Amino acid sequence: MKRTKVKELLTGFPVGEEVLVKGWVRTKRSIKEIVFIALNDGSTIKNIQIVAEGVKFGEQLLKDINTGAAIAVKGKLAESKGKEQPVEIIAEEIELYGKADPEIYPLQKKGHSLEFLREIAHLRFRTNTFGAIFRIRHAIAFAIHKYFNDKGFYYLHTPIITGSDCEGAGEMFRVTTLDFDNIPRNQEGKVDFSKDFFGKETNLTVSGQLEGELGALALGEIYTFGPTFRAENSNTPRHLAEFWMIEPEMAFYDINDNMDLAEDFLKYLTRYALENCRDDLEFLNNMFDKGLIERLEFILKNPFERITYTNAIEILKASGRKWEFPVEWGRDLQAEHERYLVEEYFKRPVIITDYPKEIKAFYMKLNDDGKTVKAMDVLFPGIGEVIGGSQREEDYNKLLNRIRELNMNEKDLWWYIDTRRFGSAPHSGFGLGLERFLIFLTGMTNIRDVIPFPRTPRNAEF
RNA sequence: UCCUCAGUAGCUCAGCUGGUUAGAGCGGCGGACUGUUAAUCCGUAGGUCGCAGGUUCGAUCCCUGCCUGGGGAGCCA
Repeated sequence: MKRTKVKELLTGFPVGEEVLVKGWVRTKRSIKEIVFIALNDGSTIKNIQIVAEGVKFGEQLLKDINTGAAIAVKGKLAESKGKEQPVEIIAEEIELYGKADPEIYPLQKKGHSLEFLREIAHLRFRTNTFGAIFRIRHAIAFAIHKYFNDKGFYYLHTPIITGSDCEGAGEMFRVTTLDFDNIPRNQEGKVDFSKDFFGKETNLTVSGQLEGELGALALGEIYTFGPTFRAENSNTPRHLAEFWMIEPEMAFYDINDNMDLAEDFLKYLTRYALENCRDDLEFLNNMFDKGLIERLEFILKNPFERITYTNAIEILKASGRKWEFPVEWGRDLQAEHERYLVEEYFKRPVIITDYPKEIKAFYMKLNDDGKTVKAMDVLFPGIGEVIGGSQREEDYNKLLNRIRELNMNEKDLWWYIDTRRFGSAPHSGFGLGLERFLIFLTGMTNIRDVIPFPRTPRNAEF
């Protein structure tokens, strides 16, 4: 007999039919000779209620069906006599796949702290909260591909192992097969990477952007979507050593086209979640963050505020606030400044553009003023920078000048610079941190709770 | 990496201004209950008070170091 998923049973499945369900027990309650089991199979946050009359089953079997146990139930779908659910299954056969000894199984019927669940990350999938979060994460990953595919963008697989560490996005993780007990050295006594697997120093990527640009300058519009790695010793609720990033790169887009795409993209994903993850969002809204759904809907209805960096500095100076970090043209905006702009002054997402070139990356296009670059940061309430992007410098000489000004190793970047020698064209792109965005979408406050297996300093347990 | 708070039962926490037998709720276990909904009611077991030193007649409590976790900052996405 074919298994039916709980989600299907709860959405208009014909009552009276014989069905087979398989899943994990969430709770069991018994009244004299009747046992009620709430069964979840991951297909939805909702459980199906199993009604088992004691006389039909062995006492030991019913005793072994505890929170966490995996079972299969064959029975008839019936209208429920209880008030909390429309239908239930009157059990005729129950098969126990795997017991979960209640004396030691760590998950209880009652709620647990997110901190505790992080310590048992191998089991937290079985909770309502993490079921909801990872269903939403899946839906968003799918929506990202759908959005770009529908717009004619190509999914470009940029390398995980990279030979350049010039991007400057952060400390990198080294990739090597050298024997640590017998490291080859050259005449100067330095490590001889020519003996390493790739014949040169290699690292895990911090961004697929530079490679993405190569694709965009031929395929037109591409996006990357994959893991990226930062070896920064960042211990905050917003940083991971391994996180997933989406980086679209578009030929013939200027900074305004870039902003339009970023805003449309974020709204599309938000709308997709509201339309496709309603049950899960409502659960998170009720349990963690009563304003969650309202906030998501607010994002959809209102345009993002767009201001220049120079304008932002003026607003911050005029605020009359005392800042821990000084507000001064040329200095980067600090968390307190961004929060003021987003959460107090505009009370909506803000895109800040045209930053001083000194505080932005080498590849950003220089403005005519010679002082600022066509950069854009999208700031969201609660999480700060969710997107960073720019129009790229397509002028060969200007790009080379900037690389030399910054004393970067132009040899390592020869292939990137080369694209500005042949058929260079205006182009733009941005990077979205998936987990940062999921913090916003789910109302979670710690990034470790929106990725199945968080990688942070001194923690790679699961 | 810096600042700050915390670590007591399986979980969430209270308590001890240094003193003999360490508390609650939930969860677990046993029982009651003919439709429960985080069921309810009665009973019951369960603790090297994060780890290592130090001070002291005596430390879970005070001091030092370390570990782990939370929050904030920096770096960033």
